[in-house]
Amino acid sequence: MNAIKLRAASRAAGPTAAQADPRQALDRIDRAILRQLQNDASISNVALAARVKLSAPACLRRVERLKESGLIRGVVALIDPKAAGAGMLVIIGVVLDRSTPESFAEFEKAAQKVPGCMECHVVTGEFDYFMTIRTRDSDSFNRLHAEQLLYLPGVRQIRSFMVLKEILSTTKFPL
Amino acid sequence: MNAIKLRAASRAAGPTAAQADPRQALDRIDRAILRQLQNDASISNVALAARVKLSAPACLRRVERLKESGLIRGVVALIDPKAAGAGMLVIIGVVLDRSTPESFAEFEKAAQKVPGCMECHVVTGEFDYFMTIRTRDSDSFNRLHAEQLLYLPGVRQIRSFMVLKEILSTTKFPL
DNA sequence: CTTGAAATACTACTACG
DNA sequence: CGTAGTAGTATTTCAAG
Repeated sequence: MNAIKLRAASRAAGPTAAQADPRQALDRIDRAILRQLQNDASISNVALAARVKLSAPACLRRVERLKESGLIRGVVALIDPKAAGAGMLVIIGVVLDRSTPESFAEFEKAAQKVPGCMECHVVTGEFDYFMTIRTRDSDSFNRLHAEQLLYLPGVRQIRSFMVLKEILSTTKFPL
Repeated sequence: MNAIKLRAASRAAGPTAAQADPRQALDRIDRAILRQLQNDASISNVALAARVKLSAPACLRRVERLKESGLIRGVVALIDPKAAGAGMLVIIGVVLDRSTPESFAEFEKAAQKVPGCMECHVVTGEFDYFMTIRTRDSDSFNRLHAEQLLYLPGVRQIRSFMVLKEILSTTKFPL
């Protein structure tokens, strides 16, 4: 009951001069494999092969190719945040003082080091950045807010949206 | 085939006065396992056991227990959005018409069905909900916006923040 | 209650057709 | 892509701290 393994083989140039397209021609079976692995990657390769109606070696070859190509970025365990003591989620909108490349670069470098920071994105609109941060409770968030967020470089304003209820949080999207 | 047996977690009074904390007494080895599996869950159990300095069966039992307890919610493959044709990310703030339980429930039910919706959360502040949506490009987002988002039940206002650059996006947090 | 060692069953993996 | 064979692993059983 273990995840599918990858023997990092070196088969750079494909058999038939693969396309320059980053996503290389996903057929129906590849998509079925990806859908399954997005839901549960802990199934054995033989079970996966049966599900997509393929022989085990052929299935394994496809999975390896999908990992090699970078389409599968990795296989990871998802931890329940609450059970792990990070049950609070906060979404933060950030406005910087100045809109210079240096200012952005400096902020981004520091933002990634904020403990519990799950996401950080440059956005259009009234904010420069949106960040999502996981922390234990409101006390620990207040501490984080006072000791770290307010001292992020070049920050003019921080607006916090505390998450009251997580309706949906998924890592998989339609293929 | 691999029927995992559950030893009903009746180990309240652990070895050294465990915390009453809902996260049940993760010792150093459990945390090491979780840290590893958050980074890469595709390694074999023997490799994991060696890394945490445990025998293979003992390690496997711990992993099973962590899955049973729900602390490991699942093991999944992470797909590269861009390579899979969902390279655009949009964060959406939603304000509802009325703040009634029915209104919230109806919206939540519909929001989860929006294709590409990755996250949806109730938040404090000037919005009722934040959603993040993955889609192919601005065209497909405009279509989604015009055909689905504007018709979500009970919506008064939708404000879209398009993500220009993804600085950080992770599924793992410190333990 | 947990660990570790040995034995079995299954799987990944590597040929080759 | 599929079949067959080998090597390695997961998984159970059992004994012991």
